[in-house]
Amino acid sequence: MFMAKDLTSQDLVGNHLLTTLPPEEYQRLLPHFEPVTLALGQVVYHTAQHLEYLYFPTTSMVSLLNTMEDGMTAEVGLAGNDGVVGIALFLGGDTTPNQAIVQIAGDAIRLRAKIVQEEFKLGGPFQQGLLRYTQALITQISQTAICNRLHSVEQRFCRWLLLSHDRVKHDKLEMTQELIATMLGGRRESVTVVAGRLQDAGVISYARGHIIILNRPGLEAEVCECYEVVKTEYARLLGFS
Amino acid sequence: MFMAKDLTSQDLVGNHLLTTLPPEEYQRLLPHFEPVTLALGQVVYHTAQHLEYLYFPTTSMVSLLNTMEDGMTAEVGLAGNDGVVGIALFLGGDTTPNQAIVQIAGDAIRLRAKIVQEEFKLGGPFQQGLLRYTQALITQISQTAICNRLHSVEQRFCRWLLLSHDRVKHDKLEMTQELIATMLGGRRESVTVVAGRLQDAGVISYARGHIIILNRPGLEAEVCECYEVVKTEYARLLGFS
DNA sequence: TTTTATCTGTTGGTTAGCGCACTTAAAGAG
DNA sequence: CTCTTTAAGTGCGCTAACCAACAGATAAAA
Repeated sequence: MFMAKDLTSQDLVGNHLLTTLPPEEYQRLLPHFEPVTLALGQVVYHTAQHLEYLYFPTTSMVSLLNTMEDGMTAEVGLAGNDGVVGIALFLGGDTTPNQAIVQIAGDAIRLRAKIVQEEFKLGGPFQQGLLRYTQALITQISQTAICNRLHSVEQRFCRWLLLSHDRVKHDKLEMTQELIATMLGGRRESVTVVAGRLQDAGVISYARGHIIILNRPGLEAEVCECYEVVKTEYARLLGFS
Repeated sequence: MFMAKDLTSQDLVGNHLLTTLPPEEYQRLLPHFEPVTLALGQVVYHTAQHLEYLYFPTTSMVSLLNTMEDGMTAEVGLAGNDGVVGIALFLGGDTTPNQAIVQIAGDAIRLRAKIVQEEFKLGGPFQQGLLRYTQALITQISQTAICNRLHSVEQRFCRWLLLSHDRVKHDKLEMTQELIATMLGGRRESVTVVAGRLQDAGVISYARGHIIILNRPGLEAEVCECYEVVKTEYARLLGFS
């Protein structure tokens, strides 16, 4: 399920929470880093599944998804190289009612639950980093809550595109409209409509699951303030943009 | 602004996070408990305000509210005697982009930031309790996000009533429709309509800011699954319902 | 009691997004 | 090079919720 990889220096510089660790903590954890490749659509953890690893995405991006009884879904948060997946591990809950699925295929580094919990208990920079990230994530989820209530599909789609674009280096996103709809908690047809509008405006282009961002300022002009609020708070809490 | 009170034994049994502390930690913190009374509508902390205290509501209830540039608001979470207000204090962020306002007047116990941080650093049951609560709150906010996206005003109103009812002992809520609308992130007129329907059905009665819950099972029949999901997770994480 | 402020009810017009059914078109498999 | 699968486009009726503008009605203040 998880493809093992050799550990190269490139892997290690990918995740901000790891790279901002002081040398001492970094060296202590280094032997426990397990580089893995995450495939598109892969479920990092299921609803109520006991967590075995904490994941630090480097080039991958992972969505936190809530699912209702009737199968309706919506994304509540999203983690890339700015964060981690599996915070329930150190918060003490061990499982969560949501699930995490890979949105953009790529690499990640993972740490065994036991290692995470031991290092966390020391109360040092590792703990501080994870807790500050937790607060950043809470901000993101909160803003998603209010955005879901107050803003249009188009605005939310733009926000989602910008969030994704921030977490990859290039302008191409592999993502079908169907999948975007499950993220936004809406219908595929609604996504078709707004994606068409953005394409007509020359902001993006897309075809059969391949989206290209042509004009990022155009997206920023359309998006609601929610994007900026979260971005600012991430920068404040985690010290990078 | 905050009315000081004498510390009675009754105050101390109010908040679950405090009462479930082992005797040792409880005794250590006891001298630092500051009972306060929170008035309806009082702002416990403003957007981006440096937090000085962590609040443990006993008979009061506090809403976490996000506000947009245009003044639109929506509640993302809610804390009563099952939780605390001001988690940014121990997560390390010190401030948050949202604000906390008193929804139901009542009492709380507060602890100075410094005391909280010192005890938190010890890594004992106090830290564990707060972190588990943090995860519970994340679940609540996440569920609010998806609920805002997928469910009707009526369902969200029922959920809000049940959440509030769970946190007070009686069946009366002091709450105007205007205020409820700001919580739900909708219009006052929409609240009027659904409140009218529930009153006609004999589930609640209300008049000028005084709501009485007449038939709780009736509410539970109308509410979406979000209510139960969060309640179950609170019970699992915090050990009470 | 009269006045004023607050809370609630109602109407009619408007729109975003849903649900469903169907078509078109490109990619991949054999 | 066909067949099948998957992705995307379209049209239409429908409903929840929006917006705006009032009209009671009750409570509090003068």
